[in-house]
Amino acid sequence: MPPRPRTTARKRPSQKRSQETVVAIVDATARVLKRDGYDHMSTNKVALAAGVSIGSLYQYFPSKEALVAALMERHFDEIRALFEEEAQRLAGVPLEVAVRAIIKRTIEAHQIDPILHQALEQVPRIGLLQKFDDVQERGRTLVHQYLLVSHESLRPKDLEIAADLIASLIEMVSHGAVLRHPNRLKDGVLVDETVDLILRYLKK
Amino acid sequence: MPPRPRTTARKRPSQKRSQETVVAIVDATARVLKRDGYDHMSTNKVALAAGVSIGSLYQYFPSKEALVAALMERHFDEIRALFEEEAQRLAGVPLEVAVRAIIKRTIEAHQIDPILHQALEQVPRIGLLQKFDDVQERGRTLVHQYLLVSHESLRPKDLEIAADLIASLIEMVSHGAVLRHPNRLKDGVLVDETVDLILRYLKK
Amino acid sequence: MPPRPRTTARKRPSQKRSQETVVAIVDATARVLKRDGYDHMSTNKVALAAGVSIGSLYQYFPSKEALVAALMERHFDEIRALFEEEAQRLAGVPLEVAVRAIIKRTIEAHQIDPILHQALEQVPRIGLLQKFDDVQERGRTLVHQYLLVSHESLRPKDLEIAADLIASLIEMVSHGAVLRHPNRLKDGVLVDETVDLILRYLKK
Amino acid sequence: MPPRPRTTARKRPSQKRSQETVVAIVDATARVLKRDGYDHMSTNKVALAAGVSIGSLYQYFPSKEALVAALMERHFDEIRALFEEEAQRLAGVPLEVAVRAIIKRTIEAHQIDPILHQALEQVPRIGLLQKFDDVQERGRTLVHQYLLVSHESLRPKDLEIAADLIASLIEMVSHGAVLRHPNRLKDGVLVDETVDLILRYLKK
DNA sequence: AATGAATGAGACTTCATTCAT
DNA sequence: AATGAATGAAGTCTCATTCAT
Repeated sequence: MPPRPRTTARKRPSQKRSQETVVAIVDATARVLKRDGYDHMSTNKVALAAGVSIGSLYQYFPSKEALVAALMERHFDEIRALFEEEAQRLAGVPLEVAVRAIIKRTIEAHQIDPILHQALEQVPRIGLLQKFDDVQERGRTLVHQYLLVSHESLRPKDLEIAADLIASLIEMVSHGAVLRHPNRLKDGVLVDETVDLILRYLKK
Repeated sequence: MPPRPRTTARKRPSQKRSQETVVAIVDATARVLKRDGYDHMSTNKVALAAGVSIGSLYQYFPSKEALVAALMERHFDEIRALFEEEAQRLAGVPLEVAVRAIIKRTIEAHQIDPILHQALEQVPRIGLLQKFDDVQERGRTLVHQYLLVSHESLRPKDLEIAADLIASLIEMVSHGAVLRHPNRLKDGVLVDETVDLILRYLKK
Repeated sequence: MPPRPRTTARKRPSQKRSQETVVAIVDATARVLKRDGYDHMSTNKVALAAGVSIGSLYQYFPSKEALVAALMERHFDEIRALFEEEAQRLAGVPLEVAVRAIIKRTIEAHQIDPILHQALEQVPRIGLLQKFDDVQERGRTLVHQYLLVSHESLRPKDLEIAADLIASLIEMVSHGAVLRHPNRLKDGVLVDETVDLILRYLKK
Repeated sequence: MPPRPRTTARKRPSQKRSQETVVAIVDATARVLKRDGYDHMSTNKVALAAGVSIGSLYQYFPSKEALVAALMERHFDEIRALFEEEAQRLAGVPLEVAVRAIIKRTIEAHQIDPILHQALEQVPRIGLLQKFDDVQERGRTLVHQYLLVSHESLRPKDLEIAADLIASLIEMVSHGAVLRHPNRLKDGVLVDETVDLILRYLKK
């Protein structure tokens, strides 16, 4: 079996032109990944889609995996930004408001690029894509921290489990809503129901 | 691009020896898929692992996809069996009992072969593997039907949304428990919490 | 730096057809190597020259190096055979006869395929081609052993150095004669001179 | 196939800085060639090792071959210098002294940079590297000329063959000694033996 | 003069699939 | 039915070389 190829970036592009090239390549990676799926995506197709020679692609990305890793990085950075920003504002906010905010943010995160999100889910979980699970792990942690602050007013005793439950639920609802039932987001019913579900569970 | 290869089985093996060969091949598919992931799995490796020549493999399975399709079929048949059997027994049973039963079954389903389950999740969603989503869809339907029967005693009005919420939640909890926190299944805390969560949501 | 590729054969061909394929590939390797030199030789050119698909080539030879290694093996086996056979006959034979015999054999060895021999000399000395040096080492050993037997009647004291000197000389004379001055082999002058040179040096 | 690239230097660097650059590049060529061998040596690696941009490298050397050609030139110029200088002194000198001097010079030549010497031996013999054979040819000529002067006192009749024999022998002994048996050069035994061998052959 | 980004031919290699035996 | 040799499209990746800045 061949050794796992390098996955980290090969070169810090310093000039402006090359930074544009890198962006073009990552953009193209997203397009091809969404269109063809991970295993029908090839470095040649990506180079072609990026309007760049295959050589240039390999100047910056040493492997197919590296391409997807960079794309994931970028995508999840956007998502993370959404949450970290929100996390600041949540301190001291009443439970219902906080829960509703988190749900909205999660849905927004899924709406950034739902098709891409789905495509990334099917990337083999090796080396690079711990990232996918990392983001969810981070979500669970944030929820856990929030719950810990208010633990006196909450019913569940094991807040780690509770946080897992809630974070997973929100993730799944958002995912399903954006991909399968976008219309359920028109009115606020789905969100209301989810808030309701969570509050009933948490409140004494 | 070559035409999409056939995906359905090539011939119904009639004799006993043939059936053993087929089983050996599907078993080998599972082993290789779990070890290497879909896109590092090759038909030659599978044939080797099955102790069968590549020619014989193609006698029974017309393509790589067909191998995985057969494996999925088999795995999900086991899971489906678990549920359909349970579904019989659930009619007229009190809500709490039913919810608890479904959760247990879902966990059992994930325990059949968690690694395989995870590997199958990452198979590209083309042609063959709608199956994966099919099973979850089927779960949602069963829950929906169950809820419809008792709709008078339930609080949520939109039972389709409620069913989605609940089915998704159970799936996710089971998945996470089996793969990430097997110890949480030792005592019944996680199950209890989940039952609690669902009942608080459903009950008037 | 990438890991050194495999160099040993990939598969023992069992059927007759495949053995022919292997021979055809090694033959083609010789032709291409002689024509283009090691670094302009490519696996594709070899496959083409062998009238075989590139896939078949890789079924039996995992790398360019492996091709050349197999070719060397075959070439040097012929040479070795020549010598080992002669070595038998040399025991107890008078010095002059022995020296003359070894020279003739060495020349014959170079005449098997002088162009190939020269091409092989320029193959990078890594992994596989220790073989080249091995053959010469073996030659030195044979000479050394022969000299040891007659050490009483010989003038030089350090017979290891003497053997080195003689073996190297014979190798170089043969090489130069075959490649640069084939006409010097017509009459026996060159051989006579070389025998003379060696005997004067060895005799008391 | 692309047309054979230029092999001669692209411009005569006139300023001091330029000349330093050229030297740095040739030095780097030597280091990389010794480390990686000709076909794993790349122009980019050389530029990197020289601390120069690839563009600058091509300003002075039009091709990979040109790099190695320049290196060969420099290496063999050193060697040639050694001999031409000695050749002056040899006129009228007694045979034994001359032979011993030539052997010593040859060994010195091999000691300049034995690893480089070996690496250069394996450079493909095309276009540029007749040089390698040229140097040896030059050695044979020098020996031949020397022998012609003293032909009356020498036993062999065909002095061209004799010169070939002797020059080849010296080359091979020196090569082997430096690369395989450096310790044999500590005391003078090997040199003495070689001188002995040659004189016995030449003297009436 | 120098830089280093860009190019693309072509090298190496795999693997799903076919087919002669 | 089985075997496994053979195929070749397609993929990954390198590197000598050019060219815009």
